[in-house]
Amino acid sequence: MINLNRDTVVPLYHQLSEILKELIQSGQIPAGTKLPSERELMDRYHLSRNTVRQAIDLLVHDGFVYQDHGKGNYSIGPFLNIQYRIDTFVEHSEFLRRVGSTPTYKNFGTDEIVAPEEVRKALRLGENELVVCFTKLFFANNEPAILTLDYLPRKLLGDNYDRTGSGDAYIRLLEEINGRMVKFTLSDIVAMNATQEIAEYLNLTPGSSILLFQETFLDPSKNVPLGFASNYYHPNIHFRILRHRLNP
Amino acid sequence: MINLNRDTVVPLYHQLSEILKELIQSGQIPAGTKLPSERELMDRYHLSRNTVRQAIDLLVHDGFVYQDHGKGNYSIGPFLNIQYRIDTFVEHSEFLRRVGSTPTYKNFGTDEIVAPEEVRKALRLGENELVVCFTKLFFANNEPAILTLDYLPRKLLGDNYDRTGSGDAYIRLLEEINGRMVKFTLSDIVAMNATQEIAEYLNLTPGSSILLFQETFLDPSKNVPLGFASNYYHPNIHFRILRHRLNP
DNA sequence: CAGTGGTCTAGACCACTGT
DNA sequence: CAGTGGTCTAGACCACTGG
Repeated sequence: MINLNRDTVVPLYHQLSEILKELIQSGQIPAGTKLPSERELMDRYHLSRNTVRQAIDLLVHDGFVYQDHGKGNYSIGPFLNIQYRIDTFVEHSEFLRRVGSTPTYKNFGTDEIVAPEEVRKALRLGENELVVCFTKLFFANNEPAILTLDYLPRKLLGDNYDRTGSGDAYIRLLEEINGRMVKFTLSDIVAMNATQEIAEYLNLTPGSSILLFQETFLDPSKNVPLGFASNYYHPNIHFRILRHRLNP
Repeated sequence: MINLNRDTVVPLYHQLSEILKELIQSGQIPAGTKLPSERELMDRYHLSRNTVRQAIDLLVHDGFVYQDHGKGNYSIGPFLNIQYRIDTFVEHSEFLRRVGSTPTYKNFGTDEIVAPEEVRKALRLGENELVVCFTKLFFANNEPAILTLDYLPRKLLGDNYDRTGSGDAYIRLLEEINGRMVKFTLSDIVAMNATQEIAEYLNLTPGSSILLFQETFLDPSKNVPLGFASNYYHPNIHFRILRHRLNP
């Protein structure tokens, strides 16, 4: 059994949830099986009840565990594919890390173009305004995972801007340029058939179905668009969301 | 200022989160404004820090508040009214009405089959358990819009169940059978190439890309799966979601 | 430096489930 | 009844932010 490391900055509840998640993902706690009780986990890992519950909360939130009052905490079972909750977002590299892979990325150049219509509308640009488009491909364990086209109005950039798009994190570039936090994206979710070009990037057959997120990055007030990106996801990345019912 | 009621079964953290949420929704804590600090809320409502944090956690999770380490908890502001928002759901007919069309629907029969794997896992059924599958097609202005396969465990239905799946609303059928409200769905979002059969239903070319929502219907505790459905959306139906950023 | 959120402990009592 | 998760308290120390 893996033990906790108390000499690291990683919180104990996070470590415990990773241990339990691994037991679920590896099939050692199959779907429908009861987890050790919270008091048992307290004793076994020398943690307080609250810390154990923080760990379980993470697993519940991520869909690995469900709780039954008076009975116990139960495994929902392993996720077969990469999954992620889409009501939140993080940087692409962090995203790939969170779904359990090692992220890398590669730049595929920088273009100055007239803003495509969806970009122009999202960023409230004028007709024929120029934008800079950074093309990057993110890999998970060296397999292509996400193709991103990040757009920025040309006028916001100086004459000798960083042609690499400031490394892997478009969000941080946005924050640097605009001087405000990026707290939200408004994302349109589209299913599309991979074009020849996209299929080559993602190592797919042209025509196969992929998810495209067209994301408008917003400041904390949700009123000011700061940036726009098109993200093309490899089909083995799955998305999940908890939806709540509106009253009729 | 509203106060807490300590003589009710409603948890204190839930009451506090409702109070704060109302202050945000009504504009009394506008977007970007700092909330009272956690210690201030402790004093004002005579609560422990953990209870205050439980309340804030709810607001963070629901997208009303973001947290900044060392600075404070900030209001994100009231929710905008965005059409097609996928973090909420309504019945299909109501959905089509809300996007501005006239909904109709047609039943395409009822099958008793062994539960497919995704259904079995979602509903926590045993191997080879039978489910009943209701196939329906929803039209928007007489154009095919959503193909739905609604599943129910065979054992929950009597011998002479309604072969029509109780009209257009699978949710209401679920509520009738289980005796509990359907408040949530956990939805997997998948891009897929339309099969020959699906293409015929939706009047598409086979192979064209469509969105599939695989939905597990949950009771209010989010712990009990009540039903499962696969919804295939015609490409002219678009989805949008507001995502908030997680702290790294 | 004081004030903030982030983490953690060691208790307590309750409501719910099964025997 | 004993065992479970659900809620709550009253502390503590840490890391981060800003003046």
